[in-house]
Amino acid sequence: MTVPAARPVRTPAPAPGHDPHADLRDAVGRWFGETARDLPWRAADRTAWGVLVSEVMLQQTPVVRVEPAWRDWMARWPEPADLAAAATADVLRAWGRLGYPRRALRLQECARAIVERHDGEVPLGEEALRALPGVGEYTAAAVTAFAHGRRAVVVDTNVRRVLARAVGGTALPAPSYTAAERATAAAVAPPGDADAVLWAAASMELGALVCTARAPRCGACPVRDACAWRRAGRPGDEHAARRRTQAWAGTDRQVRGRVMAALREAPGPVPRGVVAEVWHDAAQLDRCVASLVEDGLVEQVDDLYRLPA
DNA sequence: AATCCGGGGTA
DNA sequence: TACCCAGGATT
Repeated sequence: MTVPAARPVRTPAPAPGHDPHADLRDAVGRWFGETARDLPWRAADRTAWGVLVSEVMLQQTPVVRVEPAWRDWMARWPEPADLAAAATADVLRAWGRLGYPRRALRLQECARAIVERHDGEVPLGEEALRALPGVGEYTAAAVTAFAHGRRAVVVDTNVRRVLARAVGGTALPAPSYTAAERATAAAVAPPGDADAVLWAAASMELGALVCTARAPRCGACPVRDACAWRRAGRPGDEHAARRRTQAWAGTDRQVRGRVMAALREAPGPVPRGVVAEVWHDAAQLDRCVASLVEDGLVEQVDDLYRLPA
């Protein structure tokens, strides 16, 4: 574990005009130093590529499901050039059931872009990172902080929730990421590289382990006495009426998932008749297979379907 | 800003 | 059942 150690407690009294978020950061940083999970992409021997792979896998997939897949993946393709040279079918099978398999496709495209544009090394700087396939605002900031050790404002769903509660006093952040949230996050992030990296990791960890969405463990929170939401009596979610959970049963996403599962598990090309067995609605199935072909996740050769070579 | 895109664990 | 998860791309 080589996450930066917590800063020493601030001994001098805060001067007038001091950073109003310093106490929050210090408390969360100390807590992180004591309770951080020992995740492999945080290990001393981690690589920038390993960090990038972990961040892509963690896009909408929980840590407990990513960890074993990440270990297998990194053992098989330890460097970008290795993944760039792999067969896409093998990449999609290794991705397994992590979900959103387009991420696996983009991760391989990302590896190829790193080889072609950056000599096989994960580039420095959020602008260069964001130009890579599958890398957005969050992932570029996370790689900058956790792989390169440079200051970045890292805001994921955990950090949004921590800031909404501790600073904003609301139960949950707004459904979509707002400019006001981005400004708050930038103001809370400390100026120095090491401090910013620690705050990024610690605030994410607090949201994942204590300041959780469903049943926050306020009794175990290092900032419970300063939390604006708790001080306000933990009011309910003001955006509850606008939140809608995505349907699953019967959606194209479910059908696509079934088709991909069938192709992953098959050793070779699958006849149309076998694909037809995964879903009862032929029209919907055809539409979904066509969209998978369009996405580059499936290839069709005559009456056979297979994962891309 | 709204939608689409997987899958599984949990209350 | 509903909700949630280290989001990104497209419209």
